[in-house]
Amino acid sequence: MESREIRGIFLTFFERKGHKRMPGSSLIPHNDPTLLLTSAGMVQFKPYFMGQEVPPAKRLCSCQKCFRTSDIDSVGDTQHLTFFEMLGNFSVRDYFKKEAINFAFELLTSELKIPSQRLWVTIFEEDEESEKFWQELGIPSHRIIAKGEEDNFWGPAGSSGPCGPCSEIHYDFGPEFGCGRKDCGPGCDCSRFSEIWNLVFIQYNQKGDGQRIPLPYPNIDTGMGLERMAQVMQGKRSVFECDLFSTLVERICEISGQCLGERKEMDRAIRIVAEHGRAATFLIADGVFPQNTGRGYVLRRVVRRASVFGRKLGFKEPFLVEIARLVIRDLSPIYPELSQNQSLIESILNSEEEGFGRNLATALDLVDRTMEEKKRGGISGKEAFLLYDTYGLPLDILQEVAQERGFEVDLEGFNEEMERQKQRTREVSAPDLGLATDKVSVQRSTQFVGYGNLSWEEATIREIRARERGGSRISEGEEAELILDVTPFYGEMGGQMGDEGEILGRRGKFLVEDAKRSYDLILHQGRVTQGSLEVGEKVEAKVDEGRRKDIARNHTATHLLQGALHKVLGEHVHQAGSEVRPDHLRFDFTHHGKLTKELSEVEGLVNRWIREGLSVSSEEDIPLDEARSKGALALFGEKYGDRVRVVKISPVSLEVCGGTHVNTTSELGLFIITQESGIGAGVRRIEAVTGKGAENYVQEQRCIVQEVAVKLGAKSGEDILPKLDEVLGELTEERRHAQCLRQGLVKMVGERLTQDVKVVNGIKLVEGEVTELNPDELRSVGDELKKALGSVLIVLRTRKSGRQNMIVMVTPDLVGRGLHAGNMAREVAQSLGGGGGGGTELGRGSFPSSRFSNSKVMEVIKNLGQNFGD
RNA sequence: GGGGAUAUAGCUCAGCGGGAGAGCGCUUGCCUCGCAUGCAAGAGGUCGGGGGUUCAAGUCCCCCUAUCUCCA
Repeated sequence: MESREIRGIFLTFFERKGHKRMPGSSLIPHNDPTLLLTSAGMVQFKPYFMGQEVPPAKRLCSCQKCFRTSDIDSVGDTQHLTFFEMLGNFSVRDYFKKEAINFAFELLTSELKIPSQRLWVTIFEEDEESEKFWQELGIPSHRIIAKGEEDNFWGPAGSSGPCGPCSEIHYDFGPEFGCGRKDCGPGCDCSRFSEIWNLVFIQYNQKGDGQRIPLPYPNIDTGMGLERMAQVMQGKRSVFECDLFSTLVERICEISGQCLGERKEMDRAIRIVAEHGRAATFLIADGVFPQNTGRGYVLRRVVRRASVFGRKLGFKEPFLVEIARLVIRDLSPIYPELSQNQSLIESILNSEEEGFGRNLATALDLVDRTMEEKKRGGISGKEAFLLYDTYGLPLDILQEVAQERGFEVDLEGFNEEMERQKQRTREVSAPDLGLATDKVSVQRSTQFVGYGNLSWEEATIREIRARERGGSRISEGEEAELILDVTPFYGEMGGQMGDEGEILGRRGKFLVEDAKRSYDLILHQGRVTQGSLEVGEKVEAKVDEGRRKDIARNHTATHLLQGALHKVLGEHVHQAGSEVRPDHLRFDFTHHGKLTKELSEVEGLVNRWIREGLSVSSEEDIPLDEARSKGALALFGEKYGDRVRVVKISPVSLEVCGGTHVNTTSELGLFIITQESGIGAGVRRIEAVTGKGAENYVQEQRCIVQEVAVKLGAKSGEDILPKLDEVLGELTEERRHAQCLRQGLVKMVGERLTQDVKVVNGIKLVEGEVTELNPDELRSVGDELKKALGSVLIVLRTRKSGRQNMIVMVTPDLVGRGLHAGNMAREVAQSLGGGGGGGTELGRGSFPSSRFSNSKVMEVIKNLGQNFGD
């Protein structure tokens, strides 16, 4: 039975049992900051289980793509996968244990025709109910195994969420596949048993601090691994032999010339390449980019691991596209995002593999040098860890290379270093979760009325948080945070800056310099500029209108920008942060490679939409689910409530957004991109201006152009470039000319100085100040003199910003007689209040011009000459 | 979020307190019927940016930026 049929049978079976078939969701969990990747079928249903959202039906089923980071290092055996498909049936406050167990049993035995003797089950030790239901279906007690919390208590996915006891169904391939040990059973390492289905009975909600609270109504969450089921149904010994993997494995064998089942090491490599290649393909298709943090890092690790084992198979060039193409071909009918992103997948895989190759080359170079130094022996744990940690050299490869040269790697030391690194991270990142929920203020929230109003006359001061002292009253000059019951002030959120403005009381005026958000409160930060204000007082809150409108223009512009980027660059563009200020905006997004021509295309598109005067509308209090199903863009990592606000610029943009916007796009006037840059692998930043900001920008640019034109003596803007070329050409020529002249000057000075040789203690000495040369040129003159005089001591000086710079040069024969240029430079300079030093043949020093004394210089030279001379 | 590393010629990198270098590439000339190649000469550098220490910083220290890498 093919995997395709298993999917079909599963989903139609549960549809017949009254379940609504739901589409699988992206590997990137939406609106769930506790999760890195979708790791189970229930992830998208979490809000239903927690009672935060109303499900479309009480009974649901789905086929969900999943990724489990924790299994990366186990991949390579016959069972483990990072990426897999999970078939699941779910009950939201509907049926519970009995039905869940009965459905599973019926599907397995009646639909898939698995003999019930092949089935073993495990249950949570305190869960007697489940045991009873299984017994009623005829499973004998010896095939019902009770296990503890570690094995049979599921969840939560992430640090908090729904969880509960579970019951696993295992398939028994038969004792001939087993290890034969007495205690062999479900969960044993050997390949006799395979866990094919896990039924989770969700009874609790676990909080961030580990506390479990019983849910008012229990739920059912089950997951059947498609790959394992295919293995069972196709009678294969490993998941890699089922139809989902066989084409991949065959292709790998074909291009590597290896064969599955010949050598254990090669088998492992083949499986890893197949698995990771497939996983990476799916990750990229869902918009994950290689990066050194988060999901991007998971992708990178998977690609690199595949690369490492690909090398074992003899691959030198990037090869993962070969796998990706097959995955895309075979699975696009079910996962259309694969073919939609084919070119992106291929280019990312290739560039990532190439990058890794380069990386490996430099690291291996370093290994060579390390071993070269030692000649023989071992590589210490510290060294191995450095190579791994800093240069990204996988341990496998290091061991391999070391072994070839008879070196050993200290694994124990390596692990110690690794443990230390983990410890460091733990210490830093531990006190993080859980705090937020504890601190939630008991106070009521501030009502925000700023979407439609820029001032509010009937607000009441509810609380005053002064910096210096608590109190119910503040007066002129004091800084404080004001909390009102109602406010038109927008508190900083979603990248949009807080509003400024003023709050007017009967006896005083408060200048709002910023507005921030703390949970559901809006804090007005600022100071009293006149009189005093007190808690309970009725006040008028007035937002700075001009500033708010500037911000609104820029915020609407970010939505248009995102729409344009989608259109021009493709659907892989995801927002990765933004900042909306009155004077400009910043928008970060995922994209590979620099934007060049596309930039003006994007700018042009946004401006076209501005000219078209598209209307901007918003709808509040929409269920998040509904918004998402309409295709509204939402930002990952951002916490949204159950009900959200959606901003629509028909027909180009639909986004979940709480910000303030203009009414029609024509209000933006003009949109200009001022900068495009990269802020990390795969993430780019665009900065832009609109409205007044754009006007200012254009004016500034024009001023610059005009000024440049005037300074260049060009008549108009168009004349600038030819004129500039002309000037630059002249400049190069003049520079060359000047250099020639200086060289001539050096020669002349050299000749002059050869006429001025003193003899001290039998040594030829050229000494003096050369005002027309700079310090660098002194050296050139020195070289000339050495050439001309053969054996000579040179001490030359020149002035530079209040100091005398000096060089001392000694020809090799005099060095042989004990003269040392550096020491002499130091002696001379020190005697004149400066310092110096250098080598035997060349020394430098400097001292304040004012301290110069010719007799002192000569004295030092003579003294040294006496000591070292003949 | 935290740790480590790197930034020098178009490319790959060496140098690590006292005169900016190598290999490849490029230009020109020569050897050769011609090509692969060989020989010779030459062009090409804000030594990532900013501070500090020093008589003197590509080199040491601090900050910033970018890239790489590991942990979470």
